[in-house]
Amino acid sequence: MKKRPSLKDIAKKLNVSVTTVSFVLNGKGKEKKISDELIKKVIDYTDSINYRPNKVAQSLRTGKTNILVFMVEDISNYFFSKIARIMEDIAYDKGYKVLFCSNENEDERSKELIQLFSERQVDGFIISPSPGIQNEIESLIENKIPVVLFDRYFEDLDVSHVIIDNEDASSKATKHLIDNDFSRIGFITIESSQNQMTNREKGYVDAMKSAGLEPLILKIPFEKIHKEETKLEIRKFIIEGQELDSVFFSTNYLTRTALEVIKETDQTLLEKLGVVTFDDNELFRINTPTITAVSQPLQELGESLMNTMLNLLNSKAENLKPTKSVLKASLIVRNSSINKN
Amino acid sequence: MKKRPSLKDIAKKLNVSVTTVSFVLNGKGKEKKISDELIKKVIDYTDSINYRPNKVAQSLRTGKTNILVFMVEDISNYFFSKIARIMEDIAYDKGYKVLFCSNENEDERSKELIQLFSERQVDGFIISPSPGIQNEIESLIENKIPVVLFDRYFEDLDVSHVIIDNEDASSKATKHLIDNDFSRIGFITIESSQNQMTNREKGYVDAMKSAGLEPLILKIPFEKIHKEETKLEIRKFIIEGQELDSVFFSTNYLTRTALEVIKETDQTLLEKLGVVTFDDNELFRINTPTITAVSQPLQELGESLMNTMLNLLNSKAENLKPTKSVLKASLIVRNSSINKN
DNA sequence: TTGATTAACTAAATCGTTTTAGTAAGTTTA
DNA sequence: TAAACTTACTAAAACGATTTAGTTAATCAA
Repeated sequence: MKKRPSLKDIAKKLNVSVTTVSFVLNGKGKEKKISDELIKKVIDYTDSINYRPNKVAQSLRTGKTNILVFMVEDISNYFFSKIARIMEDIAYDKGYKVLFCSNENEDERSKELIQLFSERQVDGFIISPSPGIQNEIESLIENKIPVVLFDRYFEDLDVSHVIIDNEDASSKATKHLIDNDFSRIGFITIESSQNQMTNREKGYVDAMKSAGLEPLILKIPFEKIHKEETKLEIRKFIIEGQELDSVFFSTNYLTRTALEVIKETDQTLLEKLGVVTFDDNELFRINTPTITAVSQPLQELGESLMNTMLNLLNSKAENLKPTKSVLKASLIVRNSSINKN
Repeated sequence: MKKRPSLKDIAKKLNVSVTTVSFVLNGKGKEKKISDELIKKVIDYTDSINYRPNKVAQSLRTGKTNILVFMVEDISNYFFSKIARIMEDIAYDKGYKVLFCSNENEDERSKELIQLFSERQVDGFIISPSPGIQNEIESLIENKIPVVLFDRYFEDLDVSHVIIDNEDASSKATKHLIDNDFSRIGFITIESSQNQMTNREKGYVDAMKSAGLEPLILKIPFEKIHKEETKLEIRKFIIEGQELDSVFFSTNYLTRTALEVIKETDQTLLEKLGVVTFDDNELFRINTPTITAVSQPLQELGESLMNTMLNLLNSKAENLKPTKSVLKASLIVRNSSINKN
């Protein structure tokens, strides 16, 4: 195992100084008045041995790693992983690498991850924050580390963010059900004070009230999502309790659980019950019935996130104002929200 | 913006040498005969300012980054992203971070990524290799960088890998259809010489032949997967051409496309057609009909991958033999493979 | 009492870059 | 023809850690 050649090795081999080699390799040959023949000599040699600088050393010296962190609730979630892919491509073109990680929406884990990546001197953070990490975000900002929040944000923190208009999306989805002559429209959501969720609830409640309808809400505590009792609760809410004619789900994984419950309980119910869910999934257009979904603009979200981040990175001007983008989601109407009664 | 304190800053503050601080922080205080009071003094102070060592500097000095790379075809694919999450957790406990990236099954991109991460001195690679990167893998091994291949491997390369028994899984799936009195069983796969795919085909063909049935195969070129003409081809194959009574899909995304085609063409066909697919998906048990799938043991795969990697990392012994794990997949039987005729 | 040990520290090299501040020649300029 | 520039390079500091090889003072053995 021959160790990888360093600048020093190259300099020695060519009988020039390390400085010269470094200048040439960084394209500063002309500017630093290195003669054309020497430039050629260096480049020819480094090409021939396929020299690659050690990024760790570069990072230590320059303080830049060209690494960005994308921290979300769960990277195996379709919504997040799709956006991750989109951002990865854009970042890649600009010479940045994006690292993905999952915080499970837990503060403890978020803090550990921020700590861990700060130690590694990453250049910027794109974060779907868990509820209680305002201090950590603030501290990053204080240290002039670029941060862009995503999907949700802190209302009393002046930080760049990219989100969708959840209230509007939710309102449209609810109105769509109302327009289709549903009236006992339930809303199943997770218990959360994070604004992406509270805004979705608000959109629903307001739409119901302004149509003179009674809001019917079931809130599942986050930590019980995958518990068996959640299924029972959902069943009770939809089937036994309120005589719902339709349900609007605030998030994808609740939809999955609920559809399963409904299927297990009463195969035919699905044909009658109106269903709209937040967040689209590739399999929703294959399902029977195909499922109406609020679709977030993944491409635009990814692009907006990365552009915001790149702007922050390129503006050494400390005084750059935070950019706040609010995109619109669209409703993809499929069969599940058509009233068959 | 006060810069983060370095060992030097701490040493100066405490009027001791950098060496002493470093020893204490690395838990070598006792061993290096640092007095208990000094140890306490250092620890108290570093705790009070919440000192965190600069990992970049540590990495440069030690040559270790504690970073592993998990490179797959597409990280937004359920199969890969689930395994990523499982590995992330295990790695995390051992002090490693896992970086995820997608190579799109393209050699060019794989090479770039390997290059890029090698420059960054990552400690190890877990790779679902694209077809033509044997040389790059070999070169990593030569440089004593731990590599574990995953999902597929190179038969003439003696490298650790973790895979499932694709032939066996495929054979069982085919036999299951045969046992359910299907006989015109089609196999839709992608055109590929990679062994995860050829083995799936082999399992199917052998099972068909030994049942005295004629193999009926449709191969889609990888680059055409998302093209419209692929839908046409699938439609022709299933519906117009061979009078199939069932189909076995070698991969999840083909299933999605096909189910869509079938749905568009003839709603009722789905009720009659037998369907089995490779790779499970959470929504398959919600679909109507629920879909029978070959389920790879995600948890075990993730664990096995990470354990193999950790073994390689911990054995400085150059002579460690590559570990080759072959896990069994299971068939999850649901409604789509029950013969209703 | 003196040479060897041990305890308790530290100076300086090192990892592989980048970059500042040179220097030694050659070329202009007045 | 000496002062002032240019050209074409290079020495060495710096980034922030780890680690080897010391040093000094105290303790011990004989």
